[in-house]
Amino acid sequence: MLQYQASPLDLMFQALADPARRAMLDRLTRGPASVGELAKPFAMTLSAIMQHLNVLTGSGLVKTDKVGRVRTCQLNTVALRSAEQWIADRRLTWERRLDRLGAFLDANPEDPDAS
Amino acid sequence: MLQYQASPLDLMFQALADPARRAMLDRLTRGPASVGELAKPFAMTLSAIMQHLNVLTGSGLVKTDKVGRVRTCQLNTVALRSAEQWIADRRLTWERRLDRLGAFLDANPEDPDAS
DNA sequence: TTGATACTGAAGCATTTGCTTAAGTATCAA
DNA sequence: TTGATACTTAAGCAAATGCTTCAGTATCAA
Repeated sequence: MLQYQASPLDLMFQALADPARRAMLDRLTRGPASVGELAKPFAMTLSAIMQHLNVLTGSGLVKTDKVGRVRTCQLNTVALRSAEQWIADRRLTWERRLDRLGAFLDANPEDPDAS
Repeated sequence: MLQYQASPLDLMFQALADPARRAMLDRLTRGPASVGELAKPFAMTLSAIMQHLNVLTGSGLVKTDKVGRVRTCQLNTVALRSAEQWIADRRLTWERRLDRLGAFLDANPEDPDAS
């Protein structure tokens, strides 16, 4: 992906590719959290968590809102759904193809190959 | 993700994070393809395609089978489904939480905050 | 106003990633 | 057996990634 303007889908899947970031998302399914709370389970500096958080917000998977000195983070279902949808679309297209192929083979048992 | 044995989910989302690899998956939803066929739409060397393909097979998203000198590639729905499921689980947990919160706020209109 | 809290930003650095080129190796067809 | 085809591998390199440390900047509480 050399010197290329990353698409929303790139950013989302890239965000999902890291176990620490997935763990952060996991935590956020149980409700909103501050940056500090989000950082607590990790053996990483707050700075590192901040960078992960920036990847998550940059991808749209997480929305944050700062009031006073604490920034509260929340999951964004809209973005989550679009990543999910991309996979589902491909999987379904392929599964339907396999179904059609199966049906065809059932109907034409003599045929060696149908593709 | 410094020096850490990548989990299947890491490998899958990492595989999905690259636009070239997603395009290859896209192609494969329309049916199996050889390495050469898979490479054709890209302005990349076959070598580069090979490396992308290795990421895809390494993640389980694609299965290949070589007969003679041509390797045929196919989508693997099982792996695709598990990536999809991870996202869906998180999204649903969070959406259900929001629903419960909404219901609670509807039932207790005076309460300033329920978390 | 002083100190603690909660985050933020910039450098720096090792590792990983996404390519390339330049070699192969194995079929297959004539 | 000879050449073309279809992939495969290794080495190298620039850019991106995932951290760290260190030095901030805002609140907030007393």
